[in-house]
Amino acid sequence: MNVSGTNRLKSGEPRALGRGFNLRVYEVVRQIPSGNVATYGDVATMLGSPRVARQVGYALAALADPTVPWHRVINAQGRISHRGDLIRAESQRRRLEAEGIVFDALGRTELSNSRWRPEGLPAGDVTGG
DNA sequence: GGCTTGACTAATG
DNA sequence: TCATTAGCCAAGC
Repeated sequence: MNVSGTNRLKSGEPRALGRGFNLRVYEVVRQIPSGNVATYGDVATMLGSPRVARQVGYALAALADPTVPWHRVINAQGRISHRGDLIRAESQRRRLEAEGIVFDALGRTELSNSRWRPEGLPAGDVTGG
């Protein structure tokens, strides 16, 4: 059937926070400077495990802190993930555009131009610069 | 302790 | 470019 559940969270509200991992995610995301974006994998890597990219997105989904620039986190395809909530994607895109991020007609952005590359990440492409 | 869910990623057709 | 498949990990009940 469909692995992408549609009405799994019957509660309607995000799962409670207060866990270590989630807090770690927020700390990393808050380090993303304005005008830059990072992928879930990047944030996960900062946490020490690039495998937890899912948890990164999941943590942001349950985010309840306006001080966290969750909108600066997008997927590796340079696209915004909304998982059904267009409102969320719209708001995210608006915020990014306000910071200088440019989106393509397909709703994608050039990570190579605005991707956040902290000293922690093993940056590989620095051609052009 | 085990099962289910999930804002992901990479590879393939 | 989109859809499908497989993998990894954490949170919640």
